[in-house]
Amino acid sequence: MTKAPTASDVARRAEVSRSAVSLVLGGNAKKARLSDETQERIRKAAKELNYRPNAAGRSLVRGRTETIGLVIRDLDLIGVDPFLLPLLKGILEATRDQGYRVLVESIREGSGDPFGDLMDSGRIDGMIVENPNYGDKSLRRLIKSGRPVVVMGSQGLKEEVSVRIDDFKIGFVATEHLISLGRRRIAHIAYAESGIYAVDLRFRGYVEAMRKAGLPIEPALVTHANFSMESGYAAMLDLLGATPLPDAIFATSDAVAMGAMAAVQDAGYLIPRDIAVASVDDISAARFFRPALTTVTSEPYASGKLAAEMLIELMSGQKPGNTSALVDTRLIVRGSSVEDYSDDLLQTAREIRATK
Amino acid sequence: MTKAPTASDVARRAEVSRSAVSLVLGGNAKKARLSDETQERIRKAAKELNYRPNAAGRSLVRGRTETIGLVIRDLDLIGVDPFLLPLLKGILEATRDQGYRVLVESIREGSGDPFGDLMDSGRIDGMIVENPNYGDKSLRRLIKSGRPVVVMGSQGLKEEVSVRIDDFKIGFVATEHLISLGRRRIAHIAYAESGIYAVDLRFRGYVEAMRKAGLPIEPALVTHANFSMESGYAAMLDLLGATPLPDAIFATSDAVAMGAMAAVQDAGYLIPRDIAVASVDDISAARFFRPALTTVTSEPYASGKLAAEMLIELMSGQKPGNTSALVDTRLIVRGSSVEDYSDDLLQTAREIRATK
DNA sequence: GCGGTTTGCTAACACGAGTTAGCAATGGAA
DNA sequence: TTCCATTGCTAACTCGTGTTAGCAAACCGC
Repeated sequence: MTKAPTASDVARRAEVSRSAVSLVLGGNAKKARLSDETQERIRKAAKELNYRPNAAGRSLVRGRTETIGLVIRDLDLIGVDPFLLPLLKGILEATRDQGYRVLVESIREGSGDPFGDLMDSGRIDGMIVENPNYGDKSLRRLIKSGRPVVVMGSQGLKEEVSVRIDDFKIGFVATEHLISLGRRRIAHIAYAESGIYAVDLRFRGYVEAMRKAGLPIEPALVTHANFSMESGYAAMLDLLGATPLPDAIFATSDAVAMGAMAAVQDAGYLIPRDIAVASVDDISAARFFRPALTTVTSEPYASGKLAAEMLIELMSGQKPGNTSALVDTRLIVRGSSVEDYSDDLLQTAREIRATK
Repeated sequence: MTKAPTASDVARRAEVSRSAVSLVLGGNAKKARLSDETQERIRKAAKELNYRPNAAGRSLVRGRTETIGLVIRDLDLIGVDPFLLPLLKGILEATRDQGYRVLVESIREGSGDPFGDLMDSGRIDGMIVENPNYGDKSLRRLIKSGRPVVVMGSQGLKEEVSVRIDDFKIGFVATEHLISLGRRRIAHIAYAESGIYAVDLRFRGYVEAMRKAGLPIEPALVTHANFSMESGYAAMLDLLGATPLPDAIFATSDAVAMGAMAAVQDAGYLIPRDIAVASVDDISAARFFRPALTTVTSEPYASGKLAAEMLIELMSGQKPGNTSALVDTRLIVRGSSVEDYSDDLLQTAREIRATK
């Protein structure tokens, strides 16, 4: 349990001052006119001692921590929604390439000023906030203060820097797809926690598509779930109690849709013949359910990566070119809505095998 | 973009020394005999300025960062295996309760001493390593140095502190279950990256169960995938080329099994009639696949929580009572192996609805 | 040999906090 | 009055780093 060596230890070993060590290892040896021979001696000593500059010391004097925070609304969301995986991967990849670390935080609700606390704790230089509640006081104050924050989703503030997907379009496209298949009684499973911008927009997209097609919004066909598959199953049980039955479901996430599909099948109905299903995210399991899930990608990997890149730009001082990026979305039609779909799965599998 | 206030700012405002501020806010006012009136003044000033102690300054003098590292072998794993979600949740919950933060890192392979670099960077006080490669030089050195490391899995070192599941038993139990159903030609889909302790043990469990039943291990029935569903699909295509066909599959993770099941179904075979499937993890989707997936839980949530608790104990200086915790596992039989299974899903769903 | 430049290095300060030793003032006892 | 104890507070050190001003020696030109 030896303590980590410091720059002083290196200095002692190389028989120079501690300043010299900082200068050489910081790449400013030339400016300070240190002789090649001395530089070599310092580098050698550092390597022998396995010296690694202490982040706290460095962060103190530099005023930067080289770490960003990823704030996730709810710990329960972390536990269950696979949508977070590619998001996290995108963020980790982009930050790692730039030498940043990622601190994952969940916000405890209703406690003072959690966003400010995290931002000014001196642990991070900036943060990415995943789909926060719309109108969160603590977050809004932070954004207005001009600190480096990238919102995934939106708070509707002119000061904010955000990565959004067109959630209205998502709701509209998914619903319109179901309508185009001749479905009339289209149910919607939204999130129980309202107040999340993305979720509300998807609902509005659904409403607009229905209205455009001249279809009524039936309150009995609009229900709620949280982000878990279990809650999707439960919500579907409610919908299966409606008469007449819905002939299609638009669920607000793949996880919820998977729960709902299981409920439909357990009740003895066929997908898509009796009930067609469409949802949002394209998590990896969506292709492997049978029938495979028709879904609108929310491009979590690309979004995460983009958010991290924008944040890094922001932290470097410059306002990014566009303060609001809109990630493209795309409807992926699969067997849960169209009977005779055929996937590119076989092709993908062949490619995988080829690279083995 | 106002700068965060420091203890000096608070001191100035309260018209006291900076020391007094540290003493009061650090809870040592009594020891230093500061008058109640002064204490009040300091607390008021701190609140008015919205003062938050800087983590770097504090960590420097205290020698602790109040942050732990979670090291995940591979970024690609993060992107796709839902098994990580409950694990992450367990770790976040346990650490948050104790005032710790979590830094998520992936290790870049083959680069010097990545574990040592992270540990001695001054960013973290200890780390949890998720299923590292067996025999990793950098990690083993770190463990032997006695620093606070909890391994999920094992490196087989006497110095290590680990949270393990009985992977041999997992492999054995899953395979034995398939055998008990009368299956004889049981295939195994392992991980392509060998060298991971857990993975190798599962394979040995499989071998032992087969041996005990007097069944041969056929090389053509042992194949590999990585952690993705895609690779499970591809691996299954290989197995479907075997003659005669396997009549059961033991896959090393649910994600891989899901890919494999899709391939089986796409080829026109019925699960479990033609081919039974069992795997490991019990990710949330396992219950919602149809047929639902027979699996041995690896209890990722409990494991993560336990690992975090052990690490915190370790960081506080004391050696934990047991340096090697074994998380219990359990076979969950569902429709992918037994035709007429019935789940408690309906009951669960009713409970969810009841709490709404 | 003197003034000026260049070379090679270090002392000293700063960052923001926690902690200890000890100063000054007051109070009480002898 | 003198001595000691207590009260209320702060100066000064520490942690590990980055950076700047500047010291001493060597070198150059005349």
